[in-house]
Amino acid sequence: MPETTTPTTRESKHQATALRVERNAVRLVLQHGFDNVTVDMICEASEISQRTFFNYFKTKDAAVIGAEPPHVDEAQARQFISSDSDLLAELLTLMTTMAANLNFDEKLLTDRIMVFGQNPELMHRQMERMGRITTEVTELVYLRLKRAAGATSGPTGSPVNEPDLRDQAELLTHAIMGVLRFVAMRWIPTPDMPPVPGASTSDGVSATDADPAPSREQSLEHALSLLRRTLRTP
Amino acid sequence: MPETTTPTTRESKHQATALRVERNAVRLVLQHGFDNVTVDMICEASEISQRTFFNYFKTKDAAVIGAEPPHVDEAQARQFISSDSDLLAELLTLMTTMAANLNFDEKLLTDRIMVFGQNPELMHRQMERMGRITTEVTELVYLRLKRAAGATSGPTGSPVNEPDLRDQAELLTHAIMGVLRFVAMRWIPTPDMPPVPGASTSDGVSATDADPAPSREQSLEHALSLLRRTLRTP
DNA sequence: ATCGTAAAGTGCAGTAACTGCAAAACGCGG
DNA sequence: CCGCGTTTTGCAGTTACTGCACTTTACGAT
Repeated sequence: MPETTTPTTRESKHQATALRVERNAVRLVLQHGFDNVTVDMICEASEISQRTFFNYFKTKDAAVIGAEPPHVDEAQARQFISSDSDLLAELLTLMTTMAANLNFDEKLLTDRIMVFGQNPELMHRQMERMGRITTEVTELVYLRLKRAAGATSGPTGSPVNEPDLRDQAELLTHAIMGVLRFVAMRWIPTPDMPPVPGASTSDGVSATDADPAPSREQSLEHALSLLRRTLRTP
Repeated sequence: MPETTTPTTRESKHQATALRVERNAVRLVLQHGFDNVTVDMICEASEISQRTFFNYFKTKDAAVIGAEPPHVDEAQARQFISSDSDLLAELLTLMTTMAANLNFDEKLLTDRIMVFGQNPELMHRQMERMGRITTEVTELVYLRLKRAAGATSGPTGSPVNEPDLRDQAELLTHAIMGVLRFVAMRWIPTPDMPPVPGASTSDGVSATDADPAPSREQSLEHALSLLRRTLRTP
Protein backbone atom coordinates (compact mmCIF):
# COMPACT_ATOMS: atom_id res chain seq x y z
CA MET A 1 0.00 0.00 0.00
CA PRO A 2 1.72 3.15 -1.21
CA GLU A 3 -0.41 5.40 0.94
CA THR A 4 1.19 6.39 4.18
CA THR A 5 -1.00 6.73 7.21
CA THR A 6 -3.75 9.23 6.55
CA PRO A 7 -2.74 12.71 7.68
CA THR A 8 -6.18 13.35 9.12
CA THR A 9 -6.69 14.79 12.52
CA ARG A 10 -7.60 12.45 15.31
CA GLU A 11 -11.19 13.44 15.45
CA SER A 12 -11.97 13.13 11.78
CA LYS A 13 -10.29 9.75 11.71
CA HIS A 14 -12.49 8.66 14.57
CA GLN A 15 -15.58 9.86 12.77
CA ALA A 16 -14.52 8.17 9.57
CA THR A 17 -14.01 4.86 11.33
CA ALA A 18 -17.35 5.11 13.08
CA LEU A 19 -19.11 5.81 9.79
CA ARG A 20 -17.31 2.94 8.09
CA VAL A 21 -18.32 0.53 10.82
CA GLU A 22 -21.93 1.68 10.72
CA ARG A 23 -22.08 1.23 6.99
CA ASN A 24 -20.61 -2.24 7.18
CA ALA A 25 -22.92 -3.17 10.00
CA VAL A 26 -26.03 -2.06 8.12
CA ARG A 27 -24.86 -3.70 4.91
CA LEU A 28 -24.13 -7.01 6.59
CA VAL A 29 -27.42 -7.01 8.46
CA LEU A 30 -29.28 -6.35 5.23
CA GLN A 31 -27.44 -9.22 3.60
CA HIS A 32 -27.67 -11.87 6.30
CA GLY A 33 -30.18 -10.69 8.88
CA PHE A 34 -29.39 -9.26 12.30
CA ASP A 35 -29.07 -12.53 14.17
CA ASN A 36 -26.78 -14.05 11.57
CA VAL A 37 -24.28 -11.21 11.78
CA THR A 38 -21.70 -11.40 14.55
CA VAL A 39 -19.74 -8.50 15.90
CA ASP A 40 -16.61 -10.21 14.67
CA MET A 41 -17.93 -10.12 11.12
CA ILE A 42 -18.48 -6.38 11.33
CA CYS A 43 -15.02 -5.97 12.82
CA GLU A 44 -13.30 -7.92 10.10
CA ALA A 45 -15.11 -5.99 7.38
CA SER A 46 -14.20 -2.73 9.08
CA GLU A 47 -10.63 -3.77 9.87
CA ILE A 48 -10.77 -3.11 13.57
CA SER A 49 -10.51 -5.38 16.57
CA GLN A 50 -13.58 -6.44 18.50
CA ARG A 51 -12.37 -4.52 21.51
CA THR A 52 -12.17 -1.33 19.46
CA PHE A 53 -15.66 -1.94 18.20
CA PHE A 54 -16.97 -1.83 21.74
CA ASN A 55 -14.96 1.32 22.34
CA TYR A 56 -16.90 2.94 19.54
CA PHE A 57 -20.33 1.43 20.17
CA LYS A 58 -21.86 0.46 23.43
CA THR A 59 -23.76 -2.45 21.90
CA LYS A 60 -24.11 -4.28 18.61
CA ASP A 61 -27.46 -2.58 18.13
CA ALA A 62 -25.85 0.83 18.38
CA ALA A 63 -23.67 0.19 15.36
CA VAL A 64 -26.70 -0.78 13.29
CA ILE A 65 -29.14 1.93 14.31
CA GLY A 66 -26.53 4.66 14.78
CA ALA A 67 -24.49 5.74 17.74
CA GLU A 68 -25.24 9.44 18.09
CA PRO A 69 -28.26 10.38 20.15
CA PRO A 70 -30.75 12.69 18.48
CA HIS A 71 -30.75 16.31 19.54
CA VAL A 72 -32.88 19.35 18.89
CA ASP A 73 -31.64 22.12 16.67
CA GLU A 74 -31.42 25.42 18.57
CA ALA A 75 -32.87 27.68 15.90
CA GLN A 76 -35.62 25.26 15.05
CA ALA A 77 -36.55 24.97 18.71
CA ARG A 78 -36.75 28.73 19.13
CA GLN A 79 -38.93 29.04 16.07
CA PHE A 80 -41.16 26.26 17.29
CA ILE A 81 -41.75 27.98 20.61
CA SER A 82 -42.69 31.31 19.12
CA SER A 83 -44.89 29.94 16.35
CA ASP A 84 -48.66 30.02 16.54
CA SER A 85 -49.81 27.80 13.70
CA ASP A 86 -50.64 24.10 13.83
CA LEU A 87 -48.92 22.79 16.93
CA LEU A 88 -49.21 19.09 16.13
CA ALA A 89 -47.87 19.52 12.62
CA GLU A 90 -44.90 21.58 13.72
CA LEU A 91 -44.10 19.25 16.57
CA LEU A 92 -44.18 16.30 14.24
CA THR A 93 -41.96 17.91 11.63
CA LEU A 94 -39.58 18.97 14.38
CA MET A 95 -39.10 15.39 15.46
CA THR A 96 -38.92 13.87 12.01
CA THR A 97 -36.29 16.45 11.14
CA MET A 98 -34.32 15.34 14.17
CA ALA A 99 -34.49 11.76 13.04
CA ALA A 100 -33.37 12.63 9.55
CA ASN A 101 -30.59 14.96 10.68
CA LEU A 102 -28.65 12.30 12.45
CA ASN A 103 -28.74 10.26 9.29
CA PHE A 104 -27.11 12.85 7.05
CA ASP A 105 -26.10 10.10 4.65
CA GLU A 106 -29.09 9.37 2.47
CA LYS A 107 -27.94 5.90 1.49
CA LEU A 108 -27.34 4.98 5.10
CA LEU A 109 -30.76 6.34 6.05
CA THR A 110 -32.66 4.34 3.44
CA ASP A 111 -30.66 1.24 4.25
CA ARG A 112 -31.48 1.65 7.92
CA ILE A 113 -35.13 2.02 7.11
CA MET A 114 -34.94 -1.23 5.20
CA VAL A 115 -33.24 -2.87 8.16
CA PHE A 116 -36.07 -1.67 10.36
CA GLY A 117 -38.50 -3.28 7.97
CA GLN A 118 -36.83 -6.63 8.37
CA ASN A 119 -36.06 -6.32 12.09
CA PRO A 120 -38.94 -4.70 13.95
CA GLU A 121 -37.17 -4.95 17.29
CA LEU A 122 -34.46 -2.60 16.00
CA MET A 123 -37.14 -0.12 15.01
CA HIS A 124 -38.34 -0.20 18.58
CA ARG A 125 -34.84 0.42 19.88
CA GLN A 126 -34.62 3.40 17.60
CA MET A 127 -37.90 4.78 18.88
CA GLU A 128 -36.69 4.22 22.41
CA ARG A 129 -33.62 6.27 21.61
CA MET A 130 -35.93 8.96 20.34
CA GLY A 131 -37.84 8.73 23.57
CA ARG A 132 -34.73 9.58 25.54
CA ILE A 133 -35.13 13.22 24.59
CA THR A 134 -38.77 13.22 25.60
CA THR A 135 -37.98 15.58 28.47
CA GLU A 136 -36.28 18.03 26.11
CA VAL A 137 -39.18 18.05 23.71
CA THR A 138 -41.64 18.28 26.56
CA GLU A 139 -39.86 21.39 27.76
CA LEU A 140 -40.21 22.96 24.32
CA VAL A 141 -43.90 22.17 24.15
CA TYR A 142 -44.37 23.51 27.65
CA LEU A 143 -42.68 26.79 26.78
CA ARG A 144 -44.85 27.20 23.73
CA LEU A 145 -48.04 26.35 25.57
CA LYS A 146 -47.14 28.73 28.36
CA ARG A 147 -46.38 31.54 25.95
CA ALA A 148 -49.58 30.96 24.03
CA ALA A 149 -51.63 30.84 27.21
CA GLY A 150 -50.04 34.02 28.47
CA ALA A 151 -50.64 35.77 25.17
CA THR A 152 -54.35 35.00 24.97
CA SER A 153 -55.26 35.64 28.59
CA GLY A 154 -53.19 38.76 28.83
CA PRO A 155 -50.70 39.67 31.54
CA THR A 156 -53.39 40.54 34.02
CA GLY A 157 -55.42 37.81 35.20
CA SER A 158 -56.63 34.35 34.53
CA PRO A 159 -54.50 31.90 36.49
CA VAL A 160 -52.92 29.41 34.13
CA ASN A 161 -52.27 26.27 36.05
CA GLU A 162 -48.57 25.67 35.57
CA PRO A 163 -48.34 21.99 36.59
CA ASP A 164 -51.31 21.27 34.39
CA LEU A 165 -49.54 22.89 31.49
CA ARG A 166 -46.51 20.73 32.17
CA ASP A 167 -48.65 17.62 32.22
CA GLN A 168 -50.34 18.72 29.04
CA ALA A 169 -46.98 19.18 27.37
CA GLU A 170 -45.78 15.76 28.46
CA LEU A 171 -48.99 14.12 27.34
CA LEU A 172 -48.79 15.80 23.98
CA THR A 173 -45.18 14.75 23.54
CA HIS A 174 -45.95 11.13 24.26
CA ALA A 175 -48.89 11.18 21.91
CA ILE A 176 -46.85 12.71 19.12
CA MET A 177 -44.23 10.02 19.67
CA GLY A 178 -46.93 7.54 18.81
CA VAL A 179 -47.78 9.45 15.66
CA LEU A 180 -44.10 9.50 14.82
CA ARG A 181 -44.10 5.72 15.07
CA PHE A 182 -46.97 5.61 12.63
CA VAL A 183 -45.18 7.88 10.18
CA ALA A 184 -41.94 5.94 10.48
CA MET A 185 -43.76 2.73 9.60
CA ARG A 186 -44.90 4.31 6.36
CA TRP A 187 -41.30 4.87 5.40
CA ILE A 188 -40.59 1.17 5.27
CA PRO A 189 -40.81 -0.03 1.67
CA THR A 190 -42.80 -3.25 2.03
CA PRO A 191 -42.80 -5.72 4.88
CA ASP A 192 -43.62 -8.56 2.47
CA MET A 193 -40.10 -8.86 1.10
CA PRO A 194 -38.62 -12.07 2.46
CA PRO A 195 -35.09 -11.38 3.72
CA VAL A 196 -33.80 -14.70 2.48
CA PRO A 197 -30.03 -14.84 2.89
CA GLY A 198 -28.21 -15.43 -0.36
CA ALA A 199 -31.38 -14.60 -2.21
CA SER A 200 -31.67 -14.72 -5.95
CA THR A 201 -32.50 -11.03 -6.13
CA SER A 202 -29.77 -8.52 -6.74
CA ASP A 203 -27.75 -7.30 -3.84
CA GLY A 204 -29.98 -4.36 -3.08
CA VAL A 205 -27.84 -1.65 -4.66
CA SER A 206 -30.29 -0.77 -7.36
CA ALA A 207 -33.40 -0.35 -5.23
CA THR A 208 -32.01 2.56 -3.29
CA ASP A 209 -31.79 5.14 -6.07
CA ALA A 210 -35.53 5.43 -6.39
CA ASP A 211 -37.02 8.61 -4.98
CA PRO A 212 -37.63 7.95 -1.31
CA ALA A 213 -37.39 11.57 -0.15
CA PRO A 214 -40.68 12.77 -1.66
CA SER A 215 -42.27 9.55 -0.52
CA ARG A 216 -41.25 10.30 3.03
CA GLU A 217 -42.59 13.82 2.87
CA GLN A 218 -45.77 12.64 1.24
CA SER A 219 -46.45 10.11 3.94
CA LEU A 220 -45.86 12.75 6.56
CA GLU A 221 -48.35 15.06 4.86
CA HIS A 222 -50.81 12.22 4.67
CA ALA A 223 -50.41 11.48 8.35
CA LEU A 224 -50.93 15.11 9.21
CA SER A 225 -54.13 15.43 7.25
CA LEU A 226 -55.34 12.20 8.77
CA LEU A 227 -54.48 13.46 12.23
CA ARG A 228 -56.38 16.69 11.71
CA ARG A 229 -59.41 14.87 10.41
CA THR A 230 -59.32 12.37 13.25
CA LEU A 231 -59.12 15.02 15.91
CA ARG A 232 -61.80 17.15 14.31
CA THR A 233 -64.40 14.40 14.72
CA PRO A 234 -64.03 12.53 17.96
CA MET B 1 -38.36 -32.37 51.81
CA PRO B 2 -40.68 -35.12 53.02
CA GLU B 3 -43.53 -33.51 51.15
CA THR B 4 -45.61 -35.93 49.21
CA THR B 5 -45.46 -35.33 45.52
CA THR B 6 -47.73 -32.45 44.70
CA PRO B 7 -51.11 -33.77 43.68
CA THR B 8 -51.42 -31.03 41.10
CA THR B 9 -51.92 -31.71 37.47
CA ARG B 10 -49.07 -31.09 35.08
CA GLU B 11 -50.44 -27.82 33.86
CA SER B 12 -51.09 -26.24 37.19
CA LYS B 13 -47.63 -27.22 38.33
CA HIS B 14 -46.21 -25.52 35.32
CA GLN B 15 -48.18 -22.39 36.07
CA ALA B 16 -47.16 -22.46 39.71
CA THR B 17 -43.49 -22.72 38.80
CA ALA B 18 -43.75 -19.87 36.32
CA LEU B 19 -45.39 -17.65 38.90
CA ARG B 20 -42.80 -18.55 41.50
CA VAL B 21 -39.97 -17.71 39.14
CA GLU B 22 -41.55 -14.40 38.19
CA ARG B 23 -42.01 -13.45 41.80
CA ASN B 24 -38.42 -14.32 42.65
CA ALA B 25 -37.14 -12.47 39.62
CA VAL B 26 -39.04 -9.30 40.49
CA ARG B 27 -38.05 -9.52 44.14
CA LEU B 28 -34.38 -10.00 43.38
CA VAL B 29 -34.35 -7.19 40.84
CA LEU B 30 -35.96 -4.86 43.34
CA GLN B 31 -33.34 -5.84 45.91
CA HIS B 32 -30.18 -5.71 43.80
CA GLY B 33 -31.03 -4.00 40.54
CA PHE B 34 -31.52 -5.66 37.18
CA ASP B 35 -27.89 -5.80 36.11
CA ASN B 36 -26.76 -7.24 39.43
CA VAL B 37 -29.15 -10.18 39.24
CA THR B 38 -28.02 -13.17 37.21
CA VAL B 39 -30.28 -15.82 35.79
CA ASP B 40 -28.52 -18.31 38.02
CA MET B 41 -29.57 -16.34 41.08
CA ILE B 42 -33.21 -16.47 40.01
CA CYS B 43 -32.85 -20.18 39.29
CA GLU B 44 -31.38 -20.98 42.69
CA ALA B 45 -34.09 -19.01 44.47
CA SER B 46 -36.73 -20.78 42.40
CA GLU B 47 -35.12 -24.22 42.69
CA ILE B 48 -34.91 -24.92 39.00
CA SER B 49 -31.99 -25.36 36.64
CA GLN B 50 -30.90 -22.61 34.32
CA ARG B 51 -31.90 -24.70 31.35
CA THR B 52 -35.41 -25.03 32.71
CA PHE B 53 -35.53 -21.30 33.23
CA PHE B 54 -35.00 -20.77 29.53
CA ASN B 55 -37.64 -23.37 28.80
CA TYR B 56 -40.10 -21.23 30.70
CA PHE B 57 -38.92 -17.78 29.61
CA LYS B 58 -37.41 -16.79 26.34
CA THR B 59 -35.21 -14.15 27.94
CA LYS B 60 -34.22 -12.86 31.35
CA ASP B 61 -36.37 -9.79 30.73
CA ALA B 62 -39.41 -11.97 30.18
CA ALA B 63 -39.24 -13.37 33.68
CA VAL B 64 -39.15 -9.89 35.14
CA ILE B 65 -41.82 -8.18 33.08
CA GLY B 66 -44.02 -11.26 32.70
CA ALA B 67 -44.17 -14.00 30.12
CA GLU B 68 -47.71 -13.94 28.89
CA PRO B 69 -48.49 -11.57 26.05
CA PRO B 70 -51.43 -9.22 26.62
CA HIS B 71 -54.65 -9.99 24.85
CA VAL B 72 -57.99 -8.32 24.38
CA ASP B 73 -61.05 -9.53 26.21
CA GLU B 74 -63.74 -10.66 23.80
CA ALA B 75 -66.72 -9.10 25.55
CA GLN B 76 -64.91 -5.88 26.21
CA ALA B 77 -63.90 -5.66 22.57
CA ARG B 78 -67.46 -6.15 21.38
CA GLN B 79 -68.71 -3.49 23.73
CA PHE B 80 -66.00 -1.12 22.60
CA ILE B 81 -66.94 -1.48 18.97
CA SER B 82 -70.62 -0.82 19.49
CA SER B 83 -70.19 2.08 21.90
CA ASP B 84 -70.66 5.68 20.83
CA SER B 85 -69.31 7.72 23.73
CA ASP B 86 -65.81 9.09 24.13
CA LEU B 87 -63.62 7.01 21.85
CA LEU B 88 -60.27 8.05 23.30
CA ALA B 89 -61.35 7.40 26.84
CA GLU B 90 -62.73 3.97 26.08
CA LEU B 91 -59.73 3.01 24.03
CA LEU B 92 -57.42 4.03 26.82
CA THR B 93 -59.35 2.16 29.48
CA LEU B 94 -59.45 -0.87 27.21
CA MET B 95 -55.68 -0.97 27.00
CA THR B 96 -55.02 -0.22 30.64
CA THR B 97 -57.40 -3.01 31.54
CA MET B 98 -55.39 -5.33 29.35
CA ALA B 99 -52.20 -4.35 31.10
CA ALA B 100 -53.75 -4.90 34.51
CA ASN B 101 -55.41 -8.19 33.57
CA LEU B 102 -52.20 -10.00 32.87
CA ASN B 103 -50.98 -8.94 36.30
CA PHE B 104 -53.79 -10.50 38.26
CA ASP B 105 -51.60 -10.57 41.33
CA GLU B 106 -51.76 -7.11 42.88
CA LYS B 107 -48.50 -7.46 44.76
CA LEU B 108 -46.71 -8.60 41.66
CA LEU B 109 -48.19 -5.70 39.70
CA THR B 110 -47.09 -3.01 42.13
CA ASP B 111 -43.67 -4.59 42.45
CA ARG B 112 -43.30 -4.60 38.69
CA ILE B 113 -44.29 -0.97 38.54
CA MET B 114 -41.55 -0.23 41.05
CA VAL B 115 -39.09 -2.21 38.96
CA PHE B 116 -40.07 -0.11 35.98
CA GLY B 117 -39.36 2.99 38.01
CA GLN B 118 -35.82 1.83 38.70
CA ASN B 119 -35.18 0.30 35.28
CA PRO B 120 -36.64 2.47 32.53
CA GLU B 121 -35.43 0.13 29.80
CA LEU B 122 -37.67 -2.61 31.16
CA MET B 123 -40.62 -0.25 30.99
CA HIS B 124 -39.84 0.22 27.32
CA ARG B 125 -39.73 -3.52 26.78
CA GLN B 126 -43.12 -3.77 28.41
CA MET B 127 -44.54 -1.08 26.16
CA GLU B 128 -43.01 -2.86 23.19
CA ARG B 129 -44.81 -6.00 24.24
CA MET B 130 -47.99 -3.98 24.36
CA GLY B 131 -47.21 -2.73 20.89
CA ARG B 132 -47.22 -6.27 19.57
CA ILE B 133 -51.01 -6.30 19.66
CA THR B 134 -51.20 -2.98 17.87
CA THR B 135 -52.73 -4.70 14.85
CA GLU B 136 -55.45 -6.26 16.98
CA VAL B 137 -56.36 -2.98 18.61
CA THR B 138 -56.19 -1.22 15.28
CA GLU B 139 -58.71 -3.69 13.93
CA LEU B 140 -61.08 -2.90 16.80
CA VAL B 141 -60.78 0.82 16.27
CA TYR B 142 -61.30 0.36 12.56
CA LEU B 143 -64.47 -1.63 13.12
CA ARG B 144 -65.82 1.02 15.44
CA LEU B 145 -64.94 3.85 13.10
CA LYS B 146 -66.49 2.04 10.18
CA ARG B 147 -69.67 1.32 12.09
CA ALA B 148 -69.92 4.91 13.28
CA ALA B 149 -69.31 6.27 9.80
CA GLY B 150 -71.90 3.96 8.31
CA ALA B 151 -74.43 4.93 10.96
CA THR B 152 -74.15 8.66 10.43
CA SER B 153 -73.99 8.70 6.66
CA GLY B 154 -76.74 6.18 6.22
CA PRO B 155 -76.72 3.12 4.01
CA THR B 156 -77.31 5.10 0.87
CA GLY B 157 -74.56 7.23 -0.25
CA SER B 158 -71.54 9.05 0.92
CA PRO B 159 -68.49 6.97 0.08
CA VAL B 160 -66.48 6.34 3.22
CA ASN B 161 -62.91 5.81 2.16
CA GLU B 162 -62.01 2.44 3.61
CA PRO B 163 -58.21 2.62 3.43
CA ASP B 164 -58.36 6.07 4.99
CA LEU B 165 -60.39 4.67 7.83
CA ARG B 166 -57.80 1.95 8.32
CA ASP B 167 -55.03 4.52 8.41
CA GLN B 168 -57.03 6.61 10.80
CA ALA B 169 -57.49 3.64 13.09
CA GLU B 170 -53.79 2.81 13.02
CA LEU B 171 -52.81 6.39 13.67
CA LEU B 172 -55.20 6.60 16.56
CA THR B 173 -53.88 3.38 18.04
CA HIS B 174 -50.31 4.57 17.90
CA ALA B 175 -51.23 7.89 19.45
CA ILE B 176 -53.12 6.21 22.26
CA MET B 177 -50.10 4.03 22.90
CA GLY B 178 -48.21 7.21 23.60
CA VAL B 179 -50.90 8.35 25.99
CA LEU B 180 -50.73 4.95 27.64
CA ARG B 181 -47.02 5.52 28.17
CA PHE B 182 -47.83 8.79 29.84
CA VAL B 183 -50.37 7.19 32.11
CA ALA B 184 -48.06 4.32 33.00
CA MET B 185 -45.38 6.77 34.05
CA ARG B 186 -47.80 8.27 36.52
CA TRP B 187 -48.14 4.90 38.18
CA ILE B 188 -44.51 4.84 39.16
CA PRO B 189 -43.85 6.15 42.65
CA THR B 190 -40.79 7.77 40.99
CA PRO B 191 -38.13 9.63 42.93
CA ASP B 192 -38.26 8.62 46.58
CA MET B 193 -41.90 9.52 46.91
CA PRO B 194 -43.48 6.83 49.09
CA PRO B 195 -47.07 6.04 48.16
CA VAL B 196 -48.17 6.83 51.71
CA PRO B 197 -47.49 10.19 53.31
CA GLY B 198 -46.05 9.84 56.79
CA ALA B 199 -44.15 6.60 56.29
CA SER B 200 -40.60 7.87 56.31
CA THR B 201 -38.99 4.51 56.92
CA SER B 202 -38.61 3.83 53.18
CA ASP B 203 -36.86 0.52 53.53
CA GLY B 204 -38.65 -0.51 50.40
CA VAL B 205 -40.04 -3.67 51.92
CA SER B 206 -43.21 -2.53 53.58
CA ALA B 207 -44.43 0.30 51.40
CA THR B 208 -46.39 -1.96 49.10
CA ASP B 209 -49.50 -2.50 51.17
CA ALA B 210 -50.77 1.04 50.63
CA ASP B 211 -53.76 1.57 48.38
CA PRO B 212 -52.33 2.19 44.93
CA ALA B 213 -55.42 1.14 43.01
CA PRO B 214 -57.38 4.36 43.46
CA SER B 215 -54.21 6.25 42.71
CA ARG B 216 -53.94 4.45 39.40
CA GLU B 217 -57.52 5.20 38.51
CA GLN B 218 -57.13 8.78 39.56
CA SER B 219 -54.13 9.32 37.36
CA LEU B 220 -56.01 7.81 34.45
CA GLU B 221 -58.90 10.17 35.01
CA HIS B 222 -56.47 13.03 35.22
CA ALA B 223 -54.84 12.05 31.95
CA LEU B 224 -58.21 11.79 30.26
CA SER B 225 -59.35 15.23 31.33
CA LEU B 226 -56.01 16.60 30.23
CA LEU B 227 -56.33 14.89 26.90
CA ARG B 228 -59.78 16.30 26.30
CA ARG B 229 -58.66 19.80 27.19
CA THR B 230 -55.58 19.53 25.01
CA LEU B 231 -57.49 18.36 21.99
CA ARG B 232 -60.20 20.94 22.44
CA THR B 233 -57.77 23.84 22.01
CA PRO B 234 -55.06 23.10 19.48
C1' DA C 1 13.63 15.76 13.06
C1' DT C 2 13.11 13.82 17.53
C1' DC C 3 11.17 12.82 21.68
C1' DG C 4 7.66 12.46 25.55
C1' DT C 5 3.14 11.91 26.60
C1' DA C 6 -1.56 11.06 26.38
C1' DA C 7 -4.89 9.00 23.76
C1' DA C 8 -6.42 5.32 20.86
C1' DG C 9 -6.12 0.50 19.49
C1' DT C 10 -5.45 -4.31 20.72
C1' DG C 11 -4.96 -9.04 22.97
C1' DC C 12 -6.50 -11.80 26.49
C1' DA C 13 -9.04 -13.59 29.96
C1' DG C 14 -13.37 -13.67 32.05
C1' DT C 15 -18.58 -13.19 32.78
C1' DA C 16 -23.23 -13.94 31.56
C1' DA C 17 -27.11 -14.67 28.39
C1' DC C 18 -28.79 -18.04 25.60
C1' DT C 19 -29.09 -22.66 22.50
C1' DG C 20 -28.95 -27.58 21.01
C1' DC C 21 -28.55 -32.20 22.29
C1' DA C 22 -28.99 -36.28 24.71
C1' DA C 23 -29.68 -38.48 29.01
C1' DA C 24 -32.26 -38.68 33.31
C1' DA C 25 -36.40 -37.91 36.11
C1' DC C 26 -41.09 -37.65 36.32
C1' DG C 27 -46.19 -37.88 35.59
C1' DC C 28 -49.83 -40.51 33.75
C1' DG C 29 -52.54 -44.10 31.83
C1' DG C 30 -52.87 -48.98 31.61
C1' DC D 1 -45.87 -52.12 38.62
C1' DC D 2 -44.72 -50.89 33.75
C1' DG D 3 -44.13 -48.56 29.52
C1' DC D 4 -44.36 -44.03 27.31
C1' DG D 5 -44.48 -39.31 26.44
C1' DT D 6 -43.38 -35.00 28.62
C1' DT D 7 -40.49 -32.28 31.49
C1' DT D 8 -36.30 -31.33 33.57
C1' DT D 9 -31.56 -31.29 33.66
C1' DG D 10 -26.40 -31.37 32.66
C1' DC D 11 -23.12 -30.20 29.44
C1' DA D 12 -20.83 -28.18 25.86
C1' DG D 13 -20.75 -24.43 22.83
C1' DT D 14 -21.70 -19.67 20.86
C1' DT D 15 -21.94 -14.79 21.31
C1' DA D 16 -22.28 -10.24 23.34
C1' DC D 17 -19.81 -7.54 26.30
C1' DT D 18 -16.14 -5.89 30.12
C1' DG D 19 -11.77 -4.97 32.66
C1' DC D 20 -6.93 -4.84 32.47
C1' DA D 21 -2.56 -4.48 30.81
C1' DC D 22 0.19 -3.62 26.97
C1' DT D 23 1.44 -1.69 22.37
C1' DT D 24 0.86 1.64 18.85
C1' DT D 25 -0.15 6.07 17.25
C1' DA D 26 -0.83 11.03 16.88
C1' DC D 27 0.54 15.49 18.19
C1' DG D 28 2.67 19.18 20.58
C1' DA D 29 7.04 20.84 22.50
C1' DT D 30 11.84 21.13 22.04
